[in-house]
Amino acid sequence: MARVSKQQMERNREAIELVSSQLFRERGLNGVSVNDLMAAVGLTHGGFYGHFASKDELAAVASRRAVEESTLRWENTPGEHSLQALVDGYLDVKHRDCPAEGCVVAALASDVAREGPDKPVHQAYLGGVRAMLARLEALAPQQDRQQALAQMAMLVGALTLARATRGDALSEQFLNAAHQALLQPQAE
Amino acid sequence: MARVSKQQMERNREAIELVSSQLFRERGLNGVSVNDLMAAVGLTHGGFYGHFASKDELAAVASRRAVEESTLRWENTPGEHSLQALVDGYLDVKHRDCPAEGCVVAALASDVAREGPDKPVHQAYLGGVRAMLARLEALAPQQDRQQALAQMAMLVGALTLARATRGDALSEQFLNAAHQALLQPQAE
DNA sequence: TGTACATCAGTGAACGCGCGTTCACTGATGTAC
DNA sequence: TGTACATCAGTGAACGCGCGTTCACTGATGTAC
Repeated sequence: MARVSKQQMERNREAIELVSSQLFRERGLNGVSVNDLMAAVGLTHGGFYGHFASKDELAAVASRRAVEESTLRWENTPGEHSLQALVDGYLDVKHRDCPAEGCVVAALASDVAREGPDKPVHQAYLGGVRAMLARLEALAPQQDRQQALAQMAMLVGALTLARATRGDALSEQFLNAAHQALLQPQAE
Repeated sequence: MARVSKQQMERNREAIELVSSQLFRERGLNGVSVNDLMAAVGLTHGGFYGHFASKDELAAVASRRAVEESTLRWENTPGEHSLQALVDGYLDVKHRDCPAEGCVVAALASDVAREGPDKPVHQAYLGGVRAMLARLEALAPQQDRQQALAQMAMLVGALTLARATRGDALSEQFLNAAHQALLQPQAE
């Protein structure tokens, strides 16, 4: 195999972005090599640099893509625009077990915190945080930003802790307790 | 330099554990090499395996140590056993900026989630989660476990998000919003 | 429409580098007399 | 207490390996006539 058509090249680039956006969420930015990514798409590593300037650039592109996908999915399900639906989906065992298709904000938080502030992934990540926050804010009574920030912290924290304690009873307990606290804040 | 006294050897081992417990929290389990650790202590990498069977084993020992330190610090400040004091310290800018001396549960959550379930660091991490949860539970009215789980999720989530968004105004906003939500849950 | 040729997407060997781990060696420590 | 010697903590070269990135090459694509 050597040169491919422009259409095929575009399809290859799409595939690299798609698989990266999933593998980065699943294994972290440093848990996937360029070789892994290209192999997952059925190509060899050398061709990578015909598509992207560096792995860092791809990390930013793939993160932006994950945010866009999430936004599209949200906008395409207007019937489920309620705090209940959002929290149900976010704190579900399925979401805990499938980070590859899940929230990029939760998946990459530590990686982004440890990367240098100059790395291109930072801007993409911030965009994801703002998008998630905007959804919560729109759903809050009087669009209470303070409440949205706190709700987001609890969502991300519960998911992160549930993933880190998977296999122990605590894992589901974090999901359930946060679920209850978010949906019945005034319960006695 | 070659053989050292038994006392010195014990001091060296202590130093490796101490510096590891800090560097692992700061840079993650895969962000620090055996060479980094030994150099930080003033030794060369080869001697490492006279103290520990593997880097994985050290990760577990260092995590356990971080939990123990935190427990000792907590028990030595009985005057500050209030939810207010705990939350004040946890959601402080200082804690956000110094993960090396901070909460190991927040620092290593992603690393532990991505490591295989057989890795020895898992048990140590679970111990940290249980210790932090126990503190919150003891402080909650009627020792409400559900509330402690939800509070812990919000603490860890806010700190994680604040670290990932450092440099942006959102960072302090996460800390402040979670702080307020945890200490004034019934506020209008 | 058919042919000749320039372009360039993808290949795979190679680069320098750092990783976790091993091991022959050194020389101060600790011990037996 | 002093001497002779065995022990063994730490050294540093070396192991195989995988990383991100580069580059000469290939041969199908795309184009000019």
